[in-house]
Amino acid sequence: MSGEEKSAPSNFIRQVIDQDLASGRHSLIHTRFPPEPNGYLHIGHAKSIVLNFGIAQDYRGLCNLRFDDTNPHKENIEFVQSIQNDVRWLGFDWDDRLFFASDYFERLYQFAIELIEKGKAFVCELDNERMREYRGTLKEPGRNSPYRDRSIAENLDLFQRMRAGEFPDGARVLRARIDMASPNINLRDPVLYRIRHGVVHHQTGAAWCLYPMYDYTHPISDALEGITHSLCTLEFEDHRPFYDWVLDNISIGCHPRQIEFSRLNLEYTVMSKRKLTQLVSEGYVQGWDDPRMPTLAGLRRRGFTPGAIREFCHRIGVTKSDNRVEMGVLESCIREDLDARAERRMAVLRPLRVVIENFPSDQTLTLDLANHPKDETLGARKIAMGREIFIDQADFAEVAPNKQWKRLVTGGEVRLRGSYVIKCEAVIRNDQGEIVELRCSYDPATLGANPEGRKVKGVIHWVCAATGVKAEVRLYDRLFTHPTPDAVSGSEFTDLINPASLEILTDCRVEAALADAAPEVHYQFEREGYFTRDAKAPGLVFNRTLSLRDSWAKLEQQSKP
RNA sequence: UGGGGCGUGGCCAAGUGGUUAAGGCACCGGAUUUUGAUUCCGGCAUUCGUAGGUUCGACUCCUACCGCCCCAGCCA
Repeated sequence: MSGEEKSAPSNFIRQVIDQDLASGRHSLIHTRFPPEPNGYLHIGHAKSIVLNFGIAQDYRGLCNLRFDDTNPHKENIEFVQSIQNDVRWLGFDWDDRLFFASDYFERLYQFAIELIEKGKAFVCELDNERMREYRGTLKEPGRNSPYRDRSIAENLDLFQRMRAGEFPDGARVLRARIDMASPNINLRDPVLYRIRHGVVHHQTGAAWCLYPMYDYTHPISDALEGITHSLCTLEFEDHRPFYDWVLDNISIGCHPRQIEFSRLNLEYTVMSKRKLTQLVSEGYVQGWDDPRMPTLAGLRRRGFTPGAIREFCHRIGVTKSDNRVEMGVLESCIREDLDARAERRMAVLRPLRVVIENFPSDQTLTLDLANHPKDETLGARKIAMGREIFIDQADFAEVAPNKQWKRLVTGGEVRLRGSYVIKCEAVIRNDQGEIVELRCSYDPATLGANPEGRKVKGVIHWVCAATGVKAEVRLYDRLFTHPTPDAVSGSEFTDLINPASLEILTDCRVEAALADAAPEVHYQFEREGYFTRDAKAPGLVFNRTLSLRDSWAKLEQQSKP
């Protein structure tokens, strides 16, 4: 990680930690990032990763990576691997502290026995539907299960037999014995264990047919690892009394403090794992690492950098208020990072052939172009120029559409970036009347010098026709057409997918230096945006990370209606 | 009158009884520019959900009201 990176700003959680340090309650801060391996990590997880690992870094403490793998039904090994990749890519390291909640299954079981022995847990035979009835509603208290007052001996026996596999799925659960009249539904004798036969757990195989619930597993896992501050999202706030209840009722010498913060919501995308899974499984995108996805794998393939994502997490802050962050914040982070680091190249996305008539047909010129306008340490490269070149169709108009236009027009002049000033002498059309070629002349006195007696304001990019290379370019736009696709009444979020979220350009020309570009190397294609070579596609394919800021497009947009 | 949270500019977000109410993004000018990029300079909340109250003094304390979010999985 770069040493000059701005440090994370403070927030209310860091203030709590400061107090706990000042009061002597703790001397070493220990956090954890506890994903469930049931999907790929997304940018909302990045907020939590940066928070947890960032705190450990800044306070010289520790942060564990722990998989919350208590529901083998939804989890798999592909996800445990992708999660580790993504956390590392983001720039964090857990040393030897990789844990699984399933590491603790035996101890969890023993703690459950302790609860039973203390009369704090019981085996319940109510089926799903019955249990819901007995739970009551938000406004009405629940009723005690008829199995609630079984003897300790009977509970012990039954629980042991549950583990031994004597009962089918759903026939028995172990429940905490707290208070069916609690106004907090999470305290109405919550389920601790359920029976799941026939699933192979990615870590424990077929060793168990009994699986603990998250609410029971999490506080114990935290305590076993000596976590001091257990940071989670707001929806677990109601669960905190149970988190504390568990640790107060078993023999464990550690009681981490749970602190809740609000999840990240980003405009024009969705963040729920259920919805992301649906986008993948129903083929709306091409996989978890589709460059349009808000997953870390997708952002990576799109060309986002770990540093930009970390910076984004710093900028959005950590609070308890509901939020929906504008895409502009993320875009600003990546532009700032890439502007400083990306080498410049030229690429013509929609080519228009230009023949420079007074340029000798047998001659090729070699030009030197700086790789970066401000950072000379990035060096320079050679570019060939011949009699025929390509420019972008958008850089030519027969007549200027308005007085601000500074690109090429018939009879007008522009500067070719790093090269000469050319003048458009004639337009060649095909049978359909479409412009297919421009005939131009160049002014030999304008290489590295301004022309005599006139001003040429426009500068356009170009690629040499003889030496340029053909490439495919994929332009990405927001995945949804609505800023809150998951909150539009009357619409399913999949109805709001942007049909133009991917545009594939197959006839682009890029300068020769780009022919062997490596994936994950970031380039700025001058006047277009930031691009990186796709890591998966065969052939020369570039993904547009994002465009440059475009005040011209804004101006055009404004002058339209 | 079920419980738990949250309300500071378009979007995030500092602020913890005495500050001209930080900062970032966005936006609007203007300068520089062989990228309509970058950079630079300037502008952008007489007011903190609303209404009362306490106080010499309130975004910060109290009361009431309004709005929004979460909870009734053998999911996490």
